[in-house]
Parts: sequence; structure tokens; C-alpha cells
Amino acid sequence: MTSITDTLSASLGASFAAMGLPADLGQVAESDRPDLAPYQCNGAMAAAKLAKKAPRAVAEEVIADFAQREPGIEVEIAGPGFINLTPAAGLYSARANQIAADDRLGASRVERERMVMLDFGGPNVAKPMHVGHLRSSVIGDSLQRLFRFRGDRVVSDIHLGDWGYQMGLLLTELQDEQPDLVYFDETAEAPFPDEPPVTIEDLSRLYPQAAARAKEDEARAARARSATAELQAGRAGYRALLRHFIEVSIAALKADFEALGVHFDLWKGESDVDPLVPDTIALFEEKGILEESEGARIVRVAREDDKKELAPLILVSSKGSALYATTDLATILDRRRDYDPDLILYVVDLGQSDHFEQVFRAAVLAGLAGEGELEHVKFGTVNGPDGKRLRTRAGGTFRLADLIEEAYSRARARLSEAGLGATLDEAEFDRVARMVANAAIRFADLQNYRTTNYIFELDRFVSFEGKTGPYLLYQAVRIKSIMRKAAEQGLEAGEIVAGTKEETALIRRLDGFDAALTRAYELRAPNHICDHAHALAQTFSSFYAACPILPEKDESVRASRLALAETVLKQLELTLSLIGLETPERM
RNA sequence: GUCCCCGUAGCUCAGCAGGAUAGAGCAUCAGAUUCCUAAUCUGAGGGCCACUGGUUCGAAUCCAGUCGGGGACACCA
Repeated sequence: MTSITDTLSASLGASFAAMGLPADLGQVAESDRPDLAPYQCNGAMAAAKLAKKAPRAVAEEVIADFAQREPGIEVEIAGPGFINLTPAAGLYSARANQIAADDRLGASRVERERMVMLDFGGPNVAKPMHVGHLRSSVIGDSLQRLFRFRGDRVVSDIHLGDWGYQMGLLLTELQDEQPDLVYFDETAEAPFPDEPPVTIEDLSRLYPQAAARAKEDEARAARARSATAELQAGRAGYRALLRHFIEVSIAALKADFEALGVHFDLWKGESDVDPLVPDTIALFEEKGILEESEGARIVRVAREDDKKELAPLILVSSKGSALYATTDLATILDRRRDYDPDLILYVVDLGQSDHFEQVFRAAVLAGLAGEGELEHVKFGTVNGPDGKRLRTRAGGTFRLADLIEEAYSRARARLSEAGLGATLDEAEFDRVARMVANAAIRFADLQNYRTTNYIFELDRFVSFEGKTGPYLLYQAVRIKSIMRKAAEQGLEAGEIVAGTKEETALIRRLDGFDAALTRAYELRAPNHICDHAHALAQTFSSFYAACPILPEKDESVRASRLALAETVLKQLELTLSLIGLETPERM
């Protein structure tokens, strides 16, 4: 099951090898000059030095050998030494039928299955999700789908921020507001009430309030810090409250994540690894890499050849409490024990690059992970029109739930315009509107390369025309409609035969699926999946405009086109599923 | 100050495993529907790929520097 480019690469590589040159010089790619030939190879130019010959002379020899090997492929040299390849129609037809019959639609699997964990550097308890959280959610979710599909074992963990100073802030702020709650009685013991004393609205009000006060008032901050220390030391009332905070937050988070179709295998948080903190510290003690400095216990992670000055990692604060880095390291220990992963991907914004560099180095020093087994999949910020971090008019953050709601209501409006309201019942109409909204939001984010700091424009995010999620759904829906009509008319798909130039272009596009997925996988970059989806949909649309399917009179041509359309639909839906989009039957 | 990310069409962004004439969407302009969903399709205009130098037969892509934007630099996460 190999793609046309891989087949050509292997064959041309053999011709390079026959001359004593590296076979990978035969790498074939889709051409930049489709007017000259559909495929090209640049290896002859690279080989010129090795072979101590002119590029064109190398190319001459290579194609002489290749022409004998592959009589069905037209080959010629152009420019300084490009080798241009034009396969006969039969190769396209054969490949198309192969893809059509493949339940993976032409996609390969990884050669060696790995145990991969994904850490979403999760949202913090008490802070509502804003549009910035969209990035880790959809990028991480897309990566877990891709890695699973390619054959790795994947476990994803939201990794909630539920342990540090922020919890101290929240606890003390609640105490100021409701001092009589039983949780604040130092002598109180379990059991505590099952009903949470706060709602998510309370939490999202209390936290910013507390943060603002602590910033201005050092005494207030000190109270929060000591509450943090007491929480970590195990004060029963605080622990019980923390459980409530987490439960309440998770319930709210689940609503947003469900709307986006994001799934986590684990809903763990920093607080879950608290019991492992002593073990983690002991590990660093055993290795003799823990030092005392200014009252804190630190690990020096800087290296001689560093370009930047990397601060030491603080494992235990001077107050004796665990910090961000501590729980991250304890989490690695936890994962080592439970899953023993080959790779952990941290899908977290690039502002935390130094933090992860510190944690990764410390983890390697402590023997918790091997070099290269921990990877920061970083992404850029979501900015406002001024190029700075996004704020609403009021200066607050833009809530993710509001974005989802806006996209949803626009989707409903558009569906009504299209007259779908009359033919679908309310439940189905609602379901389709949610799919369209989700597609709009996810695709708008994912089509950008991760590290880009992009500008958030609501209109662009919920727009349904051009290179958008809804456009892709629309193309899939059109094909589904054709399939329904074909079934009604009793028409059946048959063998695919590449005839027109639109048909071959479409087959070439289908053939590019595996290359796109491989690239996305290697670079941890879902935008390559988006590109393939869009190119496929667009190429189909051109084909659809130029080549009649159902109205086609020639029975075998019609059967071929029907099969081709069906294959496009299957591959398109598969591609979309890898970025978390579901396609409706009608829209 | 040191380090990291970014600078590509009017706007928002791809491309960066070095290769021929740098792409897409939006916006602008000109077209297309007796026919399978026009949330569509066809075409046009629009670019010193921030700048300077280097490596190379060849640089948007690699290296060095400059300028501009964003961010990080030990007890927040």
C-alpha cells in the first residue's frame, strides 16, 4: 500500500543506487510546475557534487536506467537538472482503486508503535476558559487523534492547574466572604458536606478578586501563601474545599470541551500527584543533585554550552511548598509508574518554554526520562487587532463559551437561510448547527501553524465561506447527497478509471493523503491535515463542476466517477475526523 | 541586558526536509446556475518573501548581524 510518490521514489532511488549514489536522492514530490509534469525529483542536482559530474549528466544516466525499469512512465530532464515524471493514466487508475478499497484510505501506520502521553497543560481551576485555551484544546485533541490513527498507543491528560498559590488565594478569599463555613474550622474533620458551597460563578468571581487584592496588599498575599502551605500540609477543611472547587470546575469545563468535541482520557490535576512529591524529592536527593540556595532546594540545570542563562529549577520553595515544576516532575514519575511512556508531549503555550526546558533537563538528570522523550509542543498567543494579547472591550478576557455560543447562533441563522429548518426536526437542526459551529472554530485555529501568534477576529472565526470548516462540511454533504440520489436511482459504483484532467488531479490529491499525515505527525502540526482537507475538498469541487456524475450517460464513466466521489467522501470524512470535525447528512 | 517566537499580496495566514514562474482565503474586478446542494466554481489584478551580508550551481527556506512586533528570564501557574 504505497503512494504514487513513494512508488516513484523507490524506483528512481534504485536508479540512483545503480550509479553508486544514495537511493534517497530519488525522492519524488508533487511538481511545482504542473504545466511541465505532475511529479519531480531534484536529486540529480544534489548528486552532482558527489558524482563529480554536471547535474544534467547525472540526470541523463539516472533516467537511462529508470526508463528501462519503468517503461510506463514518461521521464525528462528540465532546467538545471530537474527530473520530471509523468505516469501513464493506468498508474492513477490503479492507485485510485487501491485507495478506494483500503479502509485507511491510503494512510500508512507508524513502523513501531509507541506509548505516547499528551499533557494539555490544563486550564486552571477557578479561571474560566478564555479563547487562549482554545489552542491547547484543539491542537492537543487533533494530535491525539492523529497519533492514535497512525498506530501509537495514546493517553491524554488534561492536567488541571489545581494545586499552587492560586488555591491559597481562592481559599482565603472564600473565607473572607463566608467565614462561618465549616471548612475553615481548623479542628474540623471529615466528613464534610457533599454539596459544594460555591458555584462556578462564585469561583470565577472570587479568583480575580483575590488576585487583585493580593497584588496590592502584601499581607493579603502572605495569607494566601500560608493557606497554600496548610493545604499542601493536609489541613482537612482545605482539602475538602479543594475537592469541591475541582468538581465544580470540571463540570463547567466538561461543557466547553464537549461543545468542542475534545476528549481526555485522564482528568488528573497537579493535586493528584501530591502524594508523590516526597518520592520525587527523594529521587533528586539520591542522585545528589539537590542543592540549598536562599532557603529553597534547587536543581541546577544550566549547561556549559547554553546560549541562554537558564535559572535553576526550584523543587521546594523556601516556605517548604511544592511549586509548578515540582508537580510537573512528580507527574512524570506518576506516568512512568503507570504507563511508562516512550514520549510525552506537552501542548502548552510557548511562553513556558523555559519552564519546560528546566523540567525536562531535571527529569533527565533524575533518570525520570531519556533525552528526547519529553517534548514541548508549543503554540503562539491569540492576539487582539492591536497585536497584543486579546482583551474584550471591557478589558477582560474573551470567554471560550461566548465564542462557541456566537458561532452556534450564526450557524443556526445560516441553516435557516438555507431552508434546513423546514426539513429537519429541532433536535437534528440543533445538532447540525453545533457541528457547523465546531467546524468553524476548530478549523479557524488549526489551519495556522502552531507557533504563529495569530489575530483573533470573531468574524473570521465564525465565517462559513472560503477556507473554513463549514466549507469542508459542505463539500462532504454535497457528496453525501449524490450518494443518496445514486442509491435511490439504483446506480452503483464501479472501477475507477482516470480519464479527464480533473479526475487525475483528484486522484493525485487522494494520493497525497499519507504524505500530509506523515508531515503533520512528525512536526506535531495539524495545519498540514487542514491543508490536505481543504485541497481535497477544493479539487473535488473543480471535478464536480467539470465532470457530471449522476447525469453522465456512459455507464462505466458514471460508475467510475461515483466510486471516485465515494472515495473522496470517505477520505475527506477521515481527514476531518482527525481534526475533530463531524460531518452532517444535510446542511 | 540575555534568550525564545514572529516579520511573506490591501487584510488574515500557508509554504521554511534549499530548487523552476512564492501559494490559499478574505477584499476588489470580470464571468458561470434549463443539470448531481451557489456555504460553490472559472478567470483577472495585486509581492525588492522586513533589511544587510554570508554559505551554495541555486536561499522566502540555512548561518551571522540590523531594524520592528510579541514573549520569557528562581521561589505564580
